[in-house]
Amino acid sequence: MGRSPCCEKAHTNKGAWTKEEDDRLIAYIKANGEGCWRSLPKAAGLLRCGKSCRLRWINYLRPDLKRGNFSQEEDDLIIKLHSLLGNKWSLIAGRLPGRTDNEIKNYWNTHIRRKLLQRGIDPSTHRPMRTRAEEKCPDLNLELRMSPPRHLDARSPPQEKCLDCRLGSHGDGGGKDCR
DNA sequence: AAAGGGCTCAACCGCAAGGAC
DNA sequence: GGTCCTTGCGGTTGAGCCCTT
Repeated sequence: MGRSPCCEKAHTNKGAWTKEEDDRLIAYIKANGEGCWRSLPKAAGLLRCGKSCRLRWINYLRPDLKRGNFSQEEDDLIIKLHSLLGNKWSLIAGRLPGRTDNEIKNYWNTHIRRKLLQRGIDPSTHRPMRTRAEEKCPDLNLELRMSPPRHLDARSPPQEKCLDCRLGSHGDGGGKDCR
């Protein structure tokens, strides 16, 4: 049988949102707040599925969105966060007030990724890319451990700092550990 | 001015997580 | 504990814009 569709597709609009749809969604959320996305379209008189409404609100209509170009600081922070978190766009977005995961994901794929490649840095590993010679003769001395060697080496204590510590972004100014 | 190729970004899709029953 | 339902996330797509020829 498979999954039931998230909405009655035959009766929903798809594609770009109209001004009227935006207005309806904004008016409804202002009056009732963000709530049950599944029932929202019907209640708001929209021929959209709940997912689509949620996405439109979060990525485009929310009043606290910043929009516009990314600053150099935001740029650097995204790179830093991506090196720590990987493609966890929602977590990265959580650290950038007024930015959405979709926006950051797009910005990464269109701008930052290319910038890193131009600098010879692999965007997925954040390490210098291998040369052609290295590509041809891969290092066979592979590291086969599946997880980082935690607590095995008493000389190098495990990394248990919180993300703010690792980023050096604690608001208290001194780069203090919060452990 | 027109064509076409590249780029951007809003929106969609499928899946997984988590809560309710 | 199992199933269903809803939400949230990440990857991908495609329409429209921009730039180059």
